Amino acid sequence: MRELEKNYDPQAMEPEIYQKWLEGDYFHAHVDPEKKPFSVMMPPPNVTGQLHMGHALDNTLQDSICRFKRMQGYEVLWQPGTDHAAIATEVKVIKKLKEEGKDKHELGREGFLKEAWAWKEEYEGRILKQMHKMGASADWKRLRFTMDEGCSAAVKKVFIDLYNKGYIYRGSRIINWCPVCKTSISDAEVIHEDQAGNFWHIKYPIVGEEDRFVEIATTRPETLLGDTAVAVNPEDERYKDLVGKMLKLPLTDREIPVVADEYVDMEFGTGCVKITPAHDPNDFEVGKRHDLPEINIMNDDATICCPGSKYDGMDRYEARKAMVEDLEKEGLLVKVVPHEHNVGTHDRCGTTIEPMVKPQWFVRMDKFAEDCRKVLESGELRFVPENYAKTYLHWIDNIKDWCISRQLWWGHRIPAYYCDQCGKLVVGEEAPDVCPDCGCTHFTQDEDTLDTWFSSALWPFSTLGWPEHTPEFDYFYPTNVLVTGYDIIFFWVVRMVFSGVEHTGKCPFSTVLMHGLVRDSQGRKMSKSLGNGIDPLEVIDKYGADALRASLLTGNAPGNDMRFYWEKVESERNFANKVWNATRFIMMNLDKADASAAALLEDAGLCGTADEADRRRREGRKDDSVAKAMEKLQLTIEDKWILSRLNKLTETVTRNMESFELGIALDNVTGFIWDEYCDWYIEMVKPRLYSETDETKTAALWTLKTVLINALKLLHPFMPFITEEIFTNIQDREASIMISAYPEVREEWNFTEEEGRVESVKEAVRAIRNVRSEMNVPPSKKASVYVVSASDKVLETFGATKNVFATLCGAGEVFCQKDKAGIPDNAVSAVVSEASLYLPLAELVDIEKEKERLKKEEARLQGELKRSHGMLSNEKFISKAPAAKIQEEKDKLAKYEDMLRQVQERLSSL
RNA sequence: GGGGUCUUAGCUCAGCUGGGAGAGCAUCUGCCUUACAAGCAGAGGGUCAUAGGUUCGAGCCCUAUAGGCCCCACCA
Repeated sequence: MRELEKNYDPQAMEPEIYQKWLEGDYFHAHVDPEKKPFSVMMPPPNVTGQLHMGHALDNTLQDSICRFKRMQGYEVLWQPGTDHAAIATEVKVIKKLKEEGKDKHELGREGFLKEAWAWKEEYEGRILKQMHKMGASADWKRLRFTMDEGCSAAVKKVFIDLYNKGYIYRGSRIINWCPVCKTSISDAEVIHEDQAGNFWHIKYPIVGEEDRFVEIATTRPETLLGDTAVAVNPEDERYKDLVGKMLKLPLTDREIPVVADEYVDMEFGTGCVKITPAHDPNDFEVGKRHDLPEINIMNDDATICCPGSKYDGMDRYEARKAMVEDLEKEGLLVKVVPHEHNVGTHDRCGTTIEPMVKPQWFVRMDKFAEDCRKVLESGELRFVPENYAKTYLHWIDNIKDWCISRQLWWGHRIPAYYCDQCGKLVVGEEAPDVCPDCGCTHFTQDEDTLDTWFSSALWPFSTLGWPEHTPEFDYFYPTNVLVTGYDIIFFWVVRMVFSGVEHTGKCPFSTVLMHGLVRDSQGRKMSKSLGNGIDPLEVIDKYGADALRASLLTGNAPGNDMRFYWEKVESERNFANKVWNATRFIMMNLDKADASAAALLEDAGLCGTADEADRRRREGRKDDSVAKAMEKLQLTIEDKWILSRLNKLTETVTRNMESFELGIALDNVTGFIWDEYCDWYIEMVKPRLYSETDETKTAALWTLKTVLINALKLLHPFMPFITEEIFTNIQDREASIMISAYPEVREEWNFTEEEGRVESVKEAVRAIRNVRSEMNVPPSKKASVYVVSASDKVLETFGATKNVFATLCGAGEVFCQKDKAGIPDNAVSAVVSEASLYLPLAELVDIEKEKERLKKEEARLQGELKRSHGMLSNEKFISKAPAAKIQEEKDKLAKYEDMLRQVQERLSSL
């Protein structure tokens, strides 16, 4: 046994411990048919940067769950990996190249990809290091990357399958275009935000009718160049005669028709809408209905493309300004009205999206949306907390086809090939040798890559070797829990669900545990622009990974956002120190134990590895080592009390862990260790440990160690480092706490009777402490305490715990008796259930003050009695409330009546 | 416009199927007691947003109102 430093020093211990775990290969999951599998897929972090607090929370939740399950005897796979994050990475690499004076297009596809891979290697390395620092027990030997060989093969197969089944199609449709990233993006990647803008009212002259105009209102005047009609509502009396007539499109020499379409809201604006099919999703639909031409007026960088026009080549906003000026000159601008409207921006770069018509690849979503609904309704999938199921349903109710092609280089290239001669499209593993249509032998692969989420959607099975038939897939799939933030339900969760159902026939996980955002102390989102982000590594450097982890878990319910406070981390560090010092105390005393006790103490608290315990359970063998040890010990009331409390704790914590209430579970453990174990039990046990002759000393040491080790195990999933350090220090029989067996409720530790007795001692201790504090009795003053009770059982309890009681409340001698013999009249008193306590403090007592105190107590008890009487005299309560509830109330009434009698007796005698 | 969610102690938040309001931090008062001052003991502090309703009984269930937050959405 090593002697521990006075203060817990996480910085010194953590890296060493992590290294030990790696060397022990404890994180590696095996296919073991003898054991029950438990699998969790880590949401792969993007290789674009470093981890933030959100990752830290996500990671901690998963790690805690995995460690818990591993200790319960499951074969746990926590599958790690990283995501190529197509757009995000490509943008960053381009930026880096620019800084180095290089250009994406000059490098060419191959050269650029080489740079991107180098970037990936560097950042992936950083991310992994961070996760190691957090204590993540993921199976690093199975580390995957969304663009590695296996995942890429899965992507290719899925694309081809979906194409062959008709779920993937290529089409020219209106899509969201980012002029900065120069790629299409999916609807889910567009953020809608209200922006201040203008409504420009513009007159379109009617052809052939002098001085007659149609007035339209638009928020994007520059799109006028692409107008191919003006629409009015067919019911609109104002414009009925105009339908079918032609208008002269201002600033151009084109003429466009007036069409009638239901889409137009007569109440809004002027009731006339300019239709720009190529640059507005609604107009696109209207255009389809009326067979209008689509005129593309924009280049990929959002400059105007209108050859022959003076606006050609201008930026979209520059053109807007110029055109408004020109319209004004021509007298066609009616007015400009400030108008707040909704603008779509790209979630990655914030650029205003331009809707454009381009040939893209899409996934048909209607059938998959139904699949998503079915697994939820059948119970195959559930959300924790449940209300996120509504968010999920809401999304699938409003689903549209998914645009999956991206005009990027960093990503999975689409396995589609076009014949160089006739343009024939062939989808397949490789380019065909000969064109089936024209016999040409030259094919060119589609330039586009796939949306990053296309590959992440396959993550739960592509990482297990699918489409190959692997033992890992058979054993670990479908997975158990998916832990992720509510912000990516649409992006990721939904897509994994339908991909799993479609390709494997199973929902890829049975439970989705949602967590919220980690915000700053003022409740703001942590962001780079605000500069309010806190680096998890900084926190770890200051307070240790355990403290960070605990601070992220404690007091947080599933699905809720939380705020980050340094104070919270500090108090968790303090807790770690508390555990550390409790251990120090116990180890010091264990060292002093005599040789005869050594063997018993050696085994205290230990019951083998998780695997052994699991095997024992399956074979129906009971672990009787503890019962055998207990036979040799003289356990006292307080020993039995704490063992019984540990049993209750084990039950509660396990239940909370299983329902994913990690915050509550951690609170349970912390409360037990700090309050019940340290502040009560250790203090209770001190007189026995300090005594040379006490024959129950070994029992005390055994209980101290047993309870500590079990509590450490309950704490381990949350605070893995310190628990490991302590566990291996206090005993040298088991290699690591992380593979030890999780505590179980033990029949032989149920001591309900003793629990009750100790609770009454605690009540009395608190009462005495309270009185002493109120009466300003200095701690140095060791007054005697008289315990007066009519109950033999109570007297027996206090008799048996005299030393304990005296130590805890700073008493000199303790007398237990049935009457008030020998108690001075002016003694201070306190009434507890079934007993009165007296402190003779002659010279110190102020009778008036004492009376005042008792009056206060009297009033309190009278209040309780009034409430109790009220309930019990209520006929409806008596007739309708459950019998147990009524009895409970009756017992309380009797107890308070007795206490009130005692207080009043005391008052009258003063 | 649709949907969700929240409002509990000075602050941050727990409170599971309805049965005498909790924790941590902060504050105040004693203690450097031989594991720990990163600690110990004690105390103060809440009409559980408002108004109704259901119930023997509501922080919890229902309805409405006010305020906050979030998500979704094509009113030009």
